[in-house]
Amino acid sequence: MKEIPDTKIFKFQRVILNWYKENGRHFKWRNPSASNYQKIIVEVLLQRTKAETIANFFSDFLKLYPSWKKLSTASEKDIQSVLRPIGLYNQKGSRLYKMAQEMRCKNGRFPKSREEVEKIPMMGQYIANAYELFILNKPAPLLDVNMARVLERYFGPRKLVDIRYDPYLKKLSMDVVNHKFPKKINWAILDLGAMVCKKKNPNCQICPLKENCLYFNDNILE
DNA sequence: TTCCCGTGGC
DNA sequence: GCCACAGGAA
Repeated sequence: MKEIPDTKIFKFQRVILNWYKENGRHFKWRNPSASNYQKIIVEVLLQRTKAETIANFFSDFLKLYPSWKKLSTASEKDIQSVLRPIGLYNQKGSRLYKMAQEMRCKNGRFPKSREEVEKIPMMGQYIANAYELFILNKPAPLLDVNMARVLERYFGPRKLVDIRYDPYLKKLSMDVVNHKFPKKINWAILDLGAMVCKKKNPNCQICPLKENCLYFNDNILE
């Protein structure tokens, strides 16, 4: 596997942060005043669901369930029916229910390490990374289909089918977000992936990264 | 690998 | 109408 030079990573970080400053999206759960509870449960809501869909729904959800304590007193069925408008509601409902029950046992406190978090039911690799990034303030990649697509188009494709187990993507995404402002880098990549570097009809013409992007440069030669 | 699922962009 | 979407478990 060919090693990606640091200079290419640095340039990617510089350009995408600059783009993010002017074009980034604003969501409530990105606000510094959002509670740890909000930062974690929103990741469940967001699974396989467009961020804009959750943006329209988030306030309603918080009114009903503003805290782990409140959520842990709700029944699984109630949570599921509240989640109906966003899709995948049976699954997300039971996930949140199980997480809330677990958090009730822990008196609402998260464990200190990433390994412990990953043992909590319904918290997989992605949420463990989000936990490191948002709660522990450590660099960690929000490696989803969005980020995978952006990184693969720019730096080159992965080997494995499954994003989550691909060692190349795991290392690359970690290297890219390992920066003074890891949260901004993560959000910048997700936003670019949703707004410009879309799966279908990517708008390469307005993309700030096209100059050094493998996908763009391969396509204009044809 | 497959399933979960309603919504919104096209 | 079709397809894609801040994943995780079985």
